[in-house]
Amino acid sequence: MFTATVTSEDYLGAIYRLREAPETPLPLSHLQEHFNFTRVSVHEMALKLAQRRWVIYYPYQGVTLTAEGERIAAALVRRHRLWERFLTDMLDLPWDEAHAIAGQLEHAAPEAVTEKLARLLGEPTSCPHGGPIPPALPAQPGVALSAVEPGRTFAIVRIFPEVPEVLHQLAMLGIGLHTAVQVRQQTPEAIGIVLSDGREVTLPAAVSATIWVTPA
Amino acid sequence: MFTATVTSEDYLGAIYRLREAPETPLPLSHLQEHFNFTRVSVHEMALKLAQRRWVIYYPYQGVTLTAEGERIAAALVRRHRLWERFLTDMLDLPWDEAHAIAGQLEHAAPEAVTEKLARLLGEPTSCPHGGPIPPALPAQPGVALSAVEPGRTFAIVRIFPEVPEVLHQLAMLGIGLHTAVQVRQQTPEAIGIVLSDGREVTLPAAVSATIWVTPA
DNA sequence: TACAAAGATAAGGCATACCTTACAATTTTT
DNA sequence: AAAAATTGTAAGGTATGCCTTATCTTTGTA
Ligand SMILES: [Mn+2]
Ligand SMILES: [Mn+2]
Ligand SMILES: [Mn+2]
Ligand SMILES: [Mn+2]
Repeated sequence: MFTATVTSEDYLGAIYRLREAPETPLPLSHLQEHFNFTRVSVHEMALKLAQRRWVIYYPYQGVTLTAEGERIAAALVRRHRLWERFLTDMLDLPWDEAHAIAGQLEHAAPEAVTEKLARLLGEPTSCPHGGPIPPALPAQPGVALSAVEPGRTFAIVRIFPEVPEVLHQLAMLGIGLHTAVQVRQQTPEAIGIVLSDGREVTLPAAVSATIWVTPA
Repeated sequence: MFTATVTSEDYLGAIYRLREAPETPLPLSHLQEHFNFTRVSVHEMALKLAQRRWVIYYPYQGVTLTAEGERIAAALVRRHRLWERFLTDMLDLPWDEAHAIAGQLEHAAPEAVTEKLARLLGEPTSCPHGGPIPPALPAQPGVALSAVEPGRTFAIVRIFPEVPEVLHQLAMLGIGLHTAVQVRQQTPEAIGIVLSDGREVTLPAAVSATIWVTPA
């Protein structure tokens, strides 16, 4: 898996806030306008985010967040709005300044700090500007197999969503919960894995994206 | 003048903490060890910091902070240690985590926020690890003429330190407090300025570094 | 259907900040 | 003084994330 940079976090956060609905692709032109970057730069970044499996890019339509992108974005927005509350409620900063500074602080605190901050603030549910604060997400049951780096071994902890064809295919391959998989190759289209009995299997990304794993 | 990046702030902060005394040059090898970067990388950065007038680089000896470098570093360390206090005192974080997270937060809050934070914390004077918290600096009476960018016009607001020869030289040139100077050229060795009567004057960096100005 | 607007893409550039490899200069130690 | 260790410097590379210019493709509208 990859670690989001400050910049890609900001992109994911912007997609999260600017989109009309989770399934409605956000046109790149909206991101361009939001960040005041050029069309070319936004397009470049859209390709990178898609490569990292944080968004799906529909040319001429826009981008939607993947499950992982959604997770990163919601966590960012949660941190942003909690810091805003801290800045206005505890430091008495005007709300415009609070927004700008939260835009920096949002990148600087891990999960544990965020939750302690939330408790200190009394678990607020909205920011000083009325924006909802996304709830703390339940601990992820792992990461998508489609998003891990090659070389290491993982254990399958969940299949989600439960696509019938995928479940059937996995059953045929003898792949189920707790199965150990060693990752050989990872491309945008497919993943190459080795099972514990030595069999080498190639799965399309559409499948590996529904297989959730933890480091074995 | 330049704006310090996260990286250069970290360098200045490290110099501030690792040096033995303000005038004693800190060997680059100490920075190398501290950051775990290569000799070449640290050397590159030392040259850049010197170019931006934040340090003076004495080859084979090390670097010392200029007045401006000192200001940036002290402010950074102040922010670092105040955030540490916040994290341990208000969020109940263990002090090792607090140190690491403060290393991020220290770059994310402007002066105004820092002082509000200090007040909230009760104006502490030391960090959870016993390090002294540098006092808030009195508002700078301007920036060194040696550190401004060419093209703009400035007003002299202070001469510091008051080197007799420099004071004499300036007196001869008819340069004093409130004199307006337009900056033509700025090199590491000297500055070229134009006075309000049209005279063009070149001052060595050693002189321009003692002339403090504000945008006119 | 033709045309204009919007979007995608190719190619080359810039700044920051890190790296390796190789060699030169200086300082310190023997 | 010579050898060893430290420090400096040259040259070329990588990754990120922004830019301009120019061309091509798709979409939507007249
Ligand atoms: Mn941000
Ligand atoms: Mn808000
Ligand atoms: Mn830092
Ligand atoms: Mn400390």
